[in-house]
Amino acid sequence: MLMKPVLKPTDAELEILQVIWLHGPVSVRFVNDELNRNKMVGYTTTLKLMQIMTEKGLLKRSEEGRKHIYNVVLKEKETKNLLLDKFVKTAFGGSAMDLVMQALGNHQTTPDELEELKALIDKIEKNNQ
Amino acid sequence: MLMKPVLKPTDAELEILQVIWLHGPVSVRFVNDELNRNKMVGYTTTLKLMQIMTEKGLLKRSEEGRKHIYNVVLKEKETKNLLLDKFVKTAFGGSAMDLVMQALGNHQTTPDELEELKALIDKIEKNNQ
DNA sequence: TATTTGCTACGAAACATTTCGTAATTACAT
DNA sequence: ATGTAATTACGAAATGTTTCGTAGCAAATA
Repeated sequence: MLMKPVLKPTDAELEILQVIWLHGPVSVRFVNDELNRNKMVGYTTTLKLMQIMTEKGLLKRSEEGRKHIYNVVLKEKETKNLLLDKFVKTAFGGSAMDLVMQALGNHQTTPDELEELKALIDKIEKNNQ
Repeated sequence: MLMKPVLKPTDAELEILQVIWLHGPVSVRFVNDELNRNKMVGYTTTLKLMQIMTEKGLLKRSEEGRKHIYNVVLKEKETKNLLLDKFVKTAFGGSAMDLVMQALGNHQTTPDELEELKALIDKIEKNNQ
């Protein structure tokens, strides 16, 4: 049965999504190895999570020989947009600009990044006119 | 026993924090009334949550007559910084700039806001030199 | 004083998330 | 063929979150 993708990956699910966004279609083994760079987590734990994510519609899978190969359903950008919207709502009372200002104020930024940002602002200003 | 404030308010806890940030020291009744503007939630639910938040060190309380009056422990800005850090880490792989760019690209911004933002960028550039 | 009202305390149910053990299956190597 | 290793399926325990019912108490009211 096809399910429509769910809006809210959990934290553990997000870690898995990051790996797949970065490395494309992957096996459970691969994801588990990647996760284990940072923390201990059992193979069957990762497997179970990826099965659940498939049920929820976050992942899709194909069979390649005996193994299952998983990929994401939503593109990285779409998912992050959903997460961002929700975060802006719950933590910043809906004001994206508040979030932007606070994020800029509290993290190191390189000159290159600032240039990129200014370019984006220019573009927005042009579109606004 | 004094506990050190916890890093991760849950969603329900965040809703309560928003109310208290906005309205200062408040009673459970007040918070519950505010929450009920948006959704049904029983009084004892709110009470229990605020008790748990006090145990966790998110809130502190004083007794005023028979009632308890609650206030936040961490200022709004500090808490949002912690949340922001965590969110950048879990959803944007640690890149605050990615988040900023995406937030800007996907939300309406007024000219005033853009001016404010440019001022902040100037300030950062001056400090970087 | 007796009753009602409003509050806190507390336990536990309902639900969601994360973790893992065990079994069954398939491929591979001996 | 037999045994070992790697895989999926599945149930369930462990943990975390949210909800609320009930009890007990104190204040206000009749």
